[in-house]
Amino acid sequence: MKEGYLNISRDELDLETTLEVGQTFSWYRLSEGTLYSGEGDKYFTTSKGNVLILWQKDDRLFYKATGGMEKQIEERFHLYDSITDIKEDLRGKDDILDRALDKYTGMRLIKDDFFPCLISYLCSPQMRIPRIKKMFNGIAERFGDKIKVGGETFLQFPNVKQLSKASEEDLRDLGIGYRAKYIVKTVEQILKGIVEPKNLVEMEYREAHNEIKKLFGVGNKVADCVLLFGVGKLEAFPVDTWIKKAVKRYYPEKYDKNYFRLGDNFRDYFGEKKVGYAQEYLFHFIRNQESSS
DNA sequence: ATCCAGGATGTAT
DNA sequence: ATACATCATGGA
Repeated sequence: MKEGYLNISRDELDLETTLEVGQTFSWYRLSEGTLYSGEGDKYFTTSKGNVLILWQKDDRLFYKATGGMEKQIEERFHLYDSITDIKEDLRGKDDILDRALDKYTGMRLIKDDFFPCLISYLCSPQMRIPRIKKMFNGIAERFGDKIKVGGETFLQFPNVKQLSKASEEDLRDLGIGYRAKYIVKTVEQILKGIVEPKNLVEMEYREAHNEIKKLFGVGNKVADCVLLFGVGKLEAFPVDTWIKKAVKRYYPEKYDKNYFRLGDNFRDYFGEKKVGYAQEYLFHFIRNQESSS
């Protein structure tokens, strides 16, 4: 495994917050007391059979990687944008977002591999985040590969072809419930080339949104989550139950029953390239506030 | 026991 | 375009 580090301050990246807000299901915390204990929390993800391990110490982001995955660090955390600059632009618009921005530092948008991101959010309707993780991990264990590096074993989420071997019943046995049909049909559609994930990157946000919704089980909210966290469309503004609650309470004048009118209100308000970041800070803020009050 | 969860689909208006 | 019931599963 190749080892090294990047110079980056905590204000620019806080791994723990970024990876544990609930935006990604593709990153795992390495269990303490194993091979890597004693140097703070480490996280890993896998992609195409390769492993990327990250941890922070002072103003350094350390990595261990196979297959050149260290080259993906910038893209996977949008490091070519300054989060402190983005937050500075967002500051001063209203009290609620200011409080959210102040409360969490270094929280960034994640950019995961498209396919695992898509499947994780196909599991998400009417589910709580811990259960989405269980479902996602169940699929990875049952249909994915195990990567062995240095005596440690890492889970690789299955690719499209591997997951196409999963029947609806297989998935229901993993506790996926009625969402099993979403996964089976969506995997079929991708296998047939009905939606080309690669093409989404080049499309404008709204076009990509309509395109990805061709997939069975992908509605407005899931579309926005996958576009934001798995494609990198910063214009996406996923409206879930938490955001809806926050909007009704703190931004009643911006509320709209129509999904896109509501989203457009916030794209206009926060800015097209910053609305995704604002969503993530608001989401974390309202969810944390609700559970601790 | 009853309710509800990072919603989407199918159907009717 | 909008309103409604229905959809599995498990934790509170």
